[in-house]
Amino acid sequence: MAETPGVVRITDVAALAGVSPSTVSKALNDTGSLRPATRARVREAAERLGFVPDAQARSLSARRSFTVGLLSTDSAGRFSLPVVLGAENALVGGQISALLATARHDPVREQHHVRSLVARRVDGIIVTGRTTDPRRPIQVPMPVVYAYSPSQDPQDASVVPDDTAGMAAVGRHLLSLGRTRVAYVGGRADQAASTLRHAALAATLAERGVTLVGEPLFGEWSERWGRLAVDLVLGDHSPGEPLPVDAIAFASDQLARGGCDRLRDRGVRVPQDVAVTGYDDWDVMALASRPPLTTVDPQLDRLGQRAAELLLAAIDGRPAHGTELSPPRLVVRGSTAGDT
Amino acid sequence: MAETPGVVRITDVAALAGVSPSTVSKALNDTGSLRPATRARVREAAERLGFVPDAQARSLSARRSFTVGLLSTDSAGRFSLPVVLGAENALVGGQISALLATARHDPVREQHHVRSLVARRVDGIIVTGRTTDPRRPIQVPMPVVYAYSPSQDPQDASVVPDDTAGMAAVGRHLLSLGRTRVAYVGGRADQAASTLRHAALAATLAERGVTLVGEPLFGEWSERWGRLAVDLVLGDHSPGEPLPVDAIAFASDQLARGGCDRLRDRGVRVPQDVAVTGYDDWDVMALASRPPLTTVDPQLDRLGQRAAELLLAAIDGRPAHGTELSPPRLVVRGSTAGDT
DNA sequence: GGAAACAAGGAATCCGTTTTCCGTACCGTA
DNA sequence: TACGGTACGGAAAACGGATTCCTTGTTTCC
Repeated sequence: MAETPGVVRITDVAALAGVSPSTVSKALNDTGSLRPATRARVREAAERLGFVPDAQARSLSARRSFTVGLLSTDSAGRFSLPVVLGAENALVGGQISALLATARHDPVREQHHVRSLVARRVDGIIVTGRTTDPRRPIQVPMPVVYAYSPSQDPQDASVVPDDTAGMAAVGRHLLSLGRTRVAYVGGRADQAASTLRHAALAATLAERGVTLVGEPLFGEWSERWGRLAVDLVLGDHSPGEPLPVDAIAFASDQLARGGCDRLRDRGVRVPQDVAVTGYDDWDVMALASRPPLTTVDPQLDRLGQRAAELLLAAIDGRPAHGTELSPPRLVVRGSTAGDT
Repeated sequence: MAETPGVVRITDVAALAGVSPSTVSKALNDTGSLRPATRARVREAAERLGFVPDAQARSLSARRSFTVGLLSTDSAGRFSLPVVLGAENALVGGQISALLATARHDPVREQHHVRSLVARRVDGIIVTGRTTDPRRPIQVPMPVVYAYSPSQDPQDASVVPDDTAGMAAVGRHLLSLGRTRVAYVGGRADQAASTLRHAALAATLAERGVTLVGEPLFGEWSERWGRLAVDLVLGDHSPGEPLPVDAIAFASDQLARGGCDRLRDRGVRVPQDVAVTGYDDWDVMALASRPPLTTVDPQLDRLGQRAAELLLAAIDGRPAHGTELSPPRLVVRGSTAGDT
């Protein structure tokens, strides 16, 4: 109904309610001592005018900007985007606005953004990146929380996805299906996401005395490599012969989708002959794959939310230290379950 | 080298340079009349201390916040994200910061965000959405530019992708390859992206006296529907028989990828037997498809950039009116070209 | 009837940059 | 040497609206 006119100031509300500006402030902030009737009258006047206190003026008094920076090293890509959104979502609840700053892997741009955020006197900064590999910390005079990409300084507050738990869940799931001849296909060999997931899978299987089939295969994060890796795993296997594996765990949904495609090309049934798992729960891959992928949802929005919580606590004088693990969630679908 | 210390104020720079704060201001802003030597001395002092003028104080004087809001109706998804990033990128050049506000299709959240942006006295707002269908305008006392989703009010400034030009390019491309029996597969029938692209393709072919094969097929924006649509186009065709079409234009890369998969399943060669085109140039679809897709890149980052330019001009007192079309770009790949 | 609690207003406060004046020093000319 | 003009730099006032003391009425309870 009432639309936001030009600009409504506290004096306008005061005039309408027939009180002074200071009374309006007390009424709207639940401070001071006022008659309930007055409070209500002011509230109604503010509502009617669509009054929203000027953030600049407020931060003048509060000595805070009620703003945090979201610094994305990445161009807010597939991984940092959910984190950023989760964080923004959590901040809105705390009446805090989010300044977006994307650096696109350029240190100069990043430095520029950092300066800009400092100039804006943000109350804190959330730093996100493209990979789970540790990154160089930033130097600023306000609290910082690192999300997804942890800081190299273990004293800094970081939140990272618990890949170990995620891949362990995959391992247990495969064992529960009776699969014991499992191969692992990773992405780039120099990235934590590849190596950590491999280690977690190997360790989980080892608890039941099961060892991975062959060496872990590392390559790149593409469907293409997923297809190639399947060829490497199957070797010169031809239809009818016994298969060297009964499950393949891929380190990403993209790899797994490529893998499924190749398995189907070669006449291997998924999941009857070989169970397949992915990682990331990236819908356009996991759901479009034939069959749909059993995978791990790293719940990056929750991770971003958690980072925001830690940042708000730090701004509030209760800083956290060290790296926190954000829990993933196993999602079972047709590539292991049999039913669609 | 020099790291940002606690907080550097203009007085600190003044003290180090041995001048007054006002002189520092003049030196750094190239105003007033100062000896070049003084200017240089101040500049060096500011550099050494890593001085960045407090944005709040600056906006106090300038009566501007040097901030714009990026309001995304969508949760900054696949389409609005590139727009947002393009806009943010362009704003950085203009020394302007971007406040991120995502509404996730919730009118209440959107209203909340709009109020918050008004309270922050942003200099302007860029509104983006999930589809190219017109949306209800927002009521705020500052300039607004609509990007991707235009405003329902034709007087508002909007920038939308030129789907007509994009699909026309596809049509000309197919004709240039000698394909004349073309079918069209769209997404949801109630969305402009489906209908507009169909109309553009039909019109372009009609210029050369070519009509589309069969009725346009509408369904949903999924690979699954792409596969189904191919079955509908081919009917009960079996290998060896003449094909009813020599090209299929899909309204998205996702549809086209599903289509390619089904064509291959059914033994139809792409592009020799049937040429396939997509739309969006979404790398994970267009490049992962076998063969890679000829498609249209709507250049959404440029669209966002353009929206930012229009907004900056409007803030500067030169408002634009009406809907501007942002040009797409045809990307030719293996699904029509023959070579990979 | 007096003291304490309560209500509401007036005016100072918050902040650091920008900008408007104004004073000084220096130069060239008379 | 005196004077006017100009170049340079400084002092102090804006800039802006919400918040918060502190003060002054006003009620209420004993």
